[in-house]
Amino acid sequence: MNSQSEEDYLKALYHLEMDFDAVSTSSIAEYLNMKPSSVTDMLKKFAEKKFINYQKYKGTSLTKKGKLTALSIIRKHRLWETFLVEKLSFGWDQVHIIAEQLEHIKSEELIEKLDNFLDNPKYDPHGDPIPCKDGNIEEMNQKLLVELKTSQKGIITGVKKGTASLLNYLDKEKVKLGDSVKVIEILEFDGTYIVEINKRKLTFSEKICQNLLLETND
Amino acid sequence: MNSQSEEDYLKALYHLEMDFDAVSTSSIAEYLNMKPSSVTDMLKKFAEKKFINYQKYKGTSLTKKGKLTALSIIRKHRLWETFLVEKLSFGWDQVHIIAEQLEHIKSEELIEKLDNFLDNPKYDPHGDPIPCKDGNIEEMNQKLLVELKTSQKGIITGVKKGTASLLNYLDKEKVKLGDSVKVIEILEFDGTYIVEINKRKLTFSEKICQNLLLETND
DNA sequence: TCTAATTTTTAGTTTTGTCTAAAAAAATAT
DNA sequence: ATATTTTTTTAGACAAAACTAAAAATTAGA
Ligand SMILES: [Mn+2]
Ligand SMILES: [Mn+2]
Ligand SMILES: [Mn+2]
Ligand SMILES: [Mn+2]
Repeated sequence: MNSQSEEDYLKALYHLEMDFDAVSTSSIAEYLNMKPSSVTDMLKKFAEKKFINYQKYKGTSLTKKGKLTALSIIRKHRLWETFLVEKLSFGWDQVHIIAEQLEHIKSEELIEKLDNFLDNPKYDPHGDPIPCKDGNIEEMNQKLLVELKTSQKGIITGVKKGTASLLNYLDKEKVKLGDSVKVIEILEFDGTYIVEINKRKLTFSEKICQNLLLETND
Repeated sequence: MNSQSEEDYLKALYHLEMDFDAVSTSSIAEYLNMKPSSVTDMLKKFAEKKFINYQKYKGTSLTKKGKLTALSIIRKHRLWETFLVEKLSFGWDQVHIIAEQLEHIKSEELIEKLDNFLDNPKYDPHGDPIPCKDGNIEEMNQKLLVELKTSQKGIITGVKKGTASLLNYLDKEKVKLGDSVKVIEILEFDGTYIVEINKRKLTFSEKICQNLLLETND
């Protein structure tokens, strides 16, 4: 049985592996707000448990076993987030912290019943795909808003870093997943985007555009 | 913020205080499957935190603060149990172990929303009263089946020790909370009860009768 | 290429929560 | 009333998961 801490490390490894290819000790430490020396200790333990391929001073990568274990925790996290939003009417900006705890509850049956109760959702409240029981996960074909040029269109399908403050801001501006976006203008000076969403013109800073994920038809 | 372990100790103290008046170190140890020396350590910590009145070698009792903290965990436990039975269709014999974990999730808002989602239930699946937010809890007026004499009647409102094997057995015999019971005969030899429930005659061992709680009209 | 800076690992410490074994106190029995 | 048994506490050890400081390896710069 893996500890809470081990499970959080596994998720971190998985997420970091998505973005960068080889995962460094310091990147894990930064992600988890820990010191690199603590990470090294855990990496040794993970090597023992065959969760990672590890050689001193080289980076790490998850083994098949490690990846599957990580995906099962991510599955729980995203199902709980969905429960909190769909059934308990939490805002999408509130659920991550709570799911961070709920994901560690040990019970296969619980998660299968929860999945059922929620009608086997495909995506979590942030647009992220929910892995299925066997570890399969949809690869999404998304672009960042910042990659679009003037007059291009897309549909918002996710947020990259779902920080509460960003989610909150999107709520305030009534922007949600599924909304269509058209780029009206891109300011040369600071990369600000003027976009049209639901027939309203909105202004997004470059930083926001680096965090909005869209599905485009190209 | 109290640890998972501390929370389990507090609940143990609360439950033991219900049955016996002064709680001994060894009874806590037995209840939690720990060694008395470990309990002593925690009692010292609890004295520091003002959760208990503690004097070396004398027993312990919860302070107001300790009791309120215990009740808030019991509230969470019983609400989660209700959720698991009512919404996820778990059996009443399966939910205790899972709620033992869920009760430690930290979020005031979560538990209030859960309470709401469940329509503010008064009792958990085992018939135990759910404390309200402010720590108020209904005192139930119940008798054990073993206290009834021949021809007396009652309604099943709870189980004393809700061991899975007992709950399971009651399921098998189609006995549930709310059922009316009439004592037909008590065998002198071993204290076995012959009772009538839903027009069926059932035979309960003395041990079972020591665990069935009834509401009677006396 | 060789030195300097950065990253990673090692060594040793801390806290929490458990344990065993031994000492001390309290309860029980003769 | 005293001796024996039982309960409780103390003392010391251990594992997990974090830390700091120092050493070692790698990477980058001149
Ligand atoms: Mn977590
Ligand atoms: Mn999410
Ligand atoms: Mn618990
Ligand atoms: Mn219960």
